Amino acid sequence: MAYRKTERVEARLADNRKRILDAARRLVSEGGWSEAQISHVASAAGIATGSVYRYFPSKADLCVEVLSVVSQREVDVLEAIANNAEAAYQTLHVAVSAFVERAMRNRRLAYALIAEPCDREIEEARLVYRHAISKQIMRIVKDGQASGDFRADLDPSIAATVIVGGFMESLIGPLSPLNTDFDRSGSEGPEAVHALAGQIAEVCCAAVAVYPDKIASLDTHQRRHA
Amino acid sequence: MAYRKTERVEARLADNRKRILDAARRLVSEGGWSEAQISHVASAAGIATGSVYRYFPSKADLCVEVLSVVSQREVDVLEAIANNAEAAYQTLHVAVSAFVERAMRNRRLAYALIAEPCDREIEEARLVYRHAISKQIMRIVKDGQASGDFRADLDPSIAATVIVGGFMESLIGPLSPLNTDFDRSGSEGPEAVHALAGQIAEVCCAAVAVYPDKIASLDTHQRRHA
DNA sequence: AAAAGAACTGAACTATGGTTCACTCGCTGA
DNA sequence: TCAGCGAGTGAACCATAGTTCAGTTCTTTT
Repeated sequence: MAYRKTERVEARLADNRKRILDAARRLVSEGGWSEAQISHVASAAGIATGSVYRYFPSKADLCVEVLSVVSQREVDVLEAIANNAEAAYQTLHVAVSAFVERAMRNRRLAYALIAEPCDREIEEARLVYRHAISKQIMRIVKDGQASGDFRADLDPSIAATVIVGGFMESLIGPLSPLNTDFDRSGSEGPEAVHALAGQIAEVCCAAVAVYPDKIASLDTHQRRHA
Repeated sequence: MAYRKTERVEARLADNRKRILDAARRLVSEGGWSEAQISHVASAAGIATGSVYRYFPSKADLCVEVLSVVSQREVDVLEAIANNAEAAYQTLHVAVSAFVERAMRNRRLAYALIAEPCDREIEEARLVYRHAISKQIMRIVKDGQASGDFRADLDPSIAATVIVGGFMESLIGPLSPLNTDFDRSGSEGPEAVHALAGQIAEVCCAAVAVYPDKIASLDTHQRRHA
């Protein structure tokens, strides 16, 4: 008598939800938030506009979930790096350069998640993940302070915030669709990206390192050639 | 025969324009960009909605001008600090802490200009001024590198970007109307703001300084008490 | 004072895009 | 097979806010 969802239907519903999320993410990573209109997302997912609302209560919820999924992966990556704590300097260097290189691999998406104008609810979610990222960086900073690799006199929370802001800002230029400087310079290759990431990481590390000389112990490949 | 604007009228028109700009700035500094609706601005300026379009071709132009006026003043302040170059470390410290303290004096406005969601045209203007700020910081960094106060092996452009991003990010938390952490902590007084500015500046300086010890030469008041 | 030109007015227009809902379709269970 | 229920549909609805413009008021000039 009672209608009971069969496994098959359950699977189809789950698949629909996933298709909506994937479509939204794809659209955002192609053209930013403005492409993530419900009607676009729906047709990209192969369903009708109204059906989206069977899976997500509002556009904001959908967008926030897109952001969350992608951002959480980055937080996880940083957490893994922070856990695998060897020398703090190297750990911080790897964390920053990994983040930069990963962002550069999907620039449009990274730009949307990091810097693109968006509405309040997305902005709030963005802040949450920025904070989570900052927390991982702070862990590395604290470890380094404990081991004596990093200056103990700096407030680790502020240091972490400055570092996060620093590499985020450094990304905005290269990521921004508005900015043509980076594209013009032809520094598109993975080689150039790697070099850029290394330089950014170096400055970030310097902000907390006890002695700049520490740098000498880094793989030369990761360093800016003088 | 031909109609000729008398001085009196000319003055009134100029005054109207100024009143519109002032009203817009006041509204933005009270409630952010969303308050800067043409109808609001018009009534705040004591004129009709349509009249605004006698002075500004579009809302975007008006908003960009509001942003420009305020941002340019900050750039000018930084330029003056950068010009008055004594020891690079102190110069950079003063530049960063001055920026932070000035922003904290009008938080809502600073938040709108620095971080609040806004439309493309405002965002573009924002990038222009961020770049101008970065340029001034870069001058200080280069001077410091030349004098040997700052590490010569860092790319000054990247270092400046990281520094600017660093203190901007550090501001977002305290400035954000979304964030209640800062308000809760009761750290509202000028004393607390000064301390915060000093800490942020210290981390930024550390990013480029040759030796952290340099800090010892700073006025103790500007430093975080251990 | 009166014609002419400019400024002012604000209600109406418009564009955008999220959200709804009356309806149809397709599963489920008997 | 068929009654009943949830899923799917997409055109219509609505809310917001920027922009326009025909009519009105104020200034200038003769």
